[in-house]
Amino acid sequence: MKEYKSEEEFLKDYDSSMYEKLSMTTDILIFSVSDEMQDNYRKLNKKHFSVLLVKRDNYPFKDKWCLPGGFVGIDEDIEDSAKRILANEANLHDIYLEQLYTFGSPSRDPRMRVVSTSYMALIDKNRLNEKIAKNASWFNVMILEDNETIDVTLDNGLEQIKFKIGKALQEKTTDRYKYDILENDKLAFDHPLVIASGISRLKNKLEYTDIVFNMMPEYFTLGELQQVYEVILGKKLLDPAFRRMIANKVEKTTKMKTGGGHRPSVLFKYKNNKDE
Amino acid sequence: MKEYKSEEEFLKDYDSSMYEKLSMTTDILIFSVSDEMQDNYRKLNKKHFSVLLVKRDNYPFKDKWCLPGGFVGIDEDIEDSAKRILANEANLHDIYLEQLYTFGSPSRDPRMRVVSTSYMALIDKNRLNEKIAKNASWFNVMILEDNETIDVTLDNGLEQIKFKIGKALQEKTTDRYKYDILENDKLAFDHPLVIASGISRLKNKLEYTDIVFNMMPEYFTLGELQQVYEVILGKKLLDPAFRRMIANKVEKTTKMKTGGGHRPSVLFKYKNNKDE
DNA sequence: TGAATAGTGTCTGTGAGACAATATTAT
DNA sequence: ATAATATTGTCTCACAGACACTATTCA
Repeated sequence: MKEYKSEEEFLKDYDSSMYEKLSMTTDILIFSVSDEMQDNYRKLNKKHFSVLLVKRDNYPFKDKWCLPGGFVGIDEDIEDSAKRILANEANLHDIYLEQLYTFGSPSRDPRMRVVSTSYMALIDKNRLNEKIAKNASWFNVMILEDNETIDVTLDNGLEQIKFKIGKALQEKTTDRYKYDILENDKLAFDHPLVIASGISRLKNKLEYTDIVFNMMPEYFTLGELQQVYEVILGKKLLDPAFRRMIANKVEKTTKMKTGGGHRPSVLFKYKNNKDE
Repeated sequence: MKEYKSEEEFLKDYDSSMYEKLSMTTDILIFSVSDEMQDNYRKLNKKHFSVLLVKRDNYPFKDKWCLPGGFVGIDEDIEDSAKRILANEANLHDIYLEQLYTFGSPSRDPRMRVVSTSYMALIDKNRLNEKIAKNASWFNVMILEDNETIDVTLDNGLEQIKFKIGKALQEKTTDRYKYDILENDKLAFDHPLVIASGISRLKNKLEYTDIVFNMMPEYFTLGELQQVYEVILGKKLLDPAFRRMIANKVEKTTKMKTGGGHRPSVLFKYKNNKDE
């Protein structure tokens, strides 16, 4: 092996083809909570937890659904690549984006070796109306979870996608699961795993961070905020407890939301306690 | 663009050189808590939070320290690659291993584009004695943290490594930080960031998981367990509160630890509540 | 008027923080 | 005897779960 005297000299000589290289992609879970009008004028809009999927129009996995994603450029930061995809596929800029997990099984793409880093993006319901790629669609997410499996149904009004994930506790710990795809026929790649782990992360983070406000418009009622928690966590919350829990994260405004056939509701906004 | 009739046909024809490929590595934070004998026979061993580093013996970053790591093979799962490195560099098998984060800035390696996925491994103090690679060494970790910066000092008895990380709160959230290397002269690559984010993850997980028992031998006293929490969290805990907190995670054995010039201590073991 | 949501009061039990007290050993 | 750690008791306060109650609107 040749002896180098300096880093510069070494780099000049360096042959980067020494190791076999691989391809890298990013996949993005774009989550939001959508409204559905009710026929009863008194009732609040029903909320759904939603995720954006894209229908693949070529191989591999032609005609299956997958997460928005794409290859990482050779000189592109992986997070920048996620941002580029958000802009291209969903016309979204400057939104909450968080890295989730890197999936690196050698067999996850039938074409060749592809490692994929998944990201989670959150938007508020008003941005559901952004112009998305023509083969993309928002799906409502329904989850049934017990100790061993997670059953997920995705529905965009035209088509239903169901998959089932098995959870196995890992050795030496009571809290880390190893996920396994048990049933899946309409989603490409290992995307059922990506979706399941993203939902799990979001649920957890709801409880100990302010992440939810990335899914809220600037002004919102506490009822709406509570609905968002409920639809993501998949359970009802008690009003007084909920209000106590978020009390120091929001501030009252002078605006009200009226017109609902019931008592009007005060509009709140997010209070960022960064400085305290 | 050619029309394909089936996935098989498409794959047979697929040219994987369409996108420029990159190299991928894994870096592993191996954490443990070590004992240091005290001169006073009555006193408990002092505990240190430790991380394993390797001295680089060639370019780039020759003579700097870095985390154990290496390239991911073209047909190798990334987690398997981490396990291979653990076996080669530290002779460790079957230990706790968790993916942390994927660092993908294009400039993080001066040779070429390298994306690196970091892992965290935990071992108990008895495994500190495993035969490690000859250029590897255990460093005690000391952390000073305030709202804006994290000061870390690593010490292996012969050499001190200091670095400083800046924390900037991200937009739209009160809990996610963007880390920045402010000072660093002895660590290679972006490894100060990897270490800081790993420590942060470990601290958080201590509080809401059973992860700590991966750093404990089979039998331990509650005092020792408390010391491990204290040295990682960097603060003293109150005995009764601590005992209440871990009460249902441990079970008493009939063994005792004696010989300490003070009241003997009951040895406990981890109680895995998986089935409940 | 009544259905529906908004918002508050308050009781109760749990559990963490804090401090004090007791127990047991090797030198 | 004493220094050091081990272990438990208990007081208080904060807070979450639970349920009840009041407030307000519009067809």
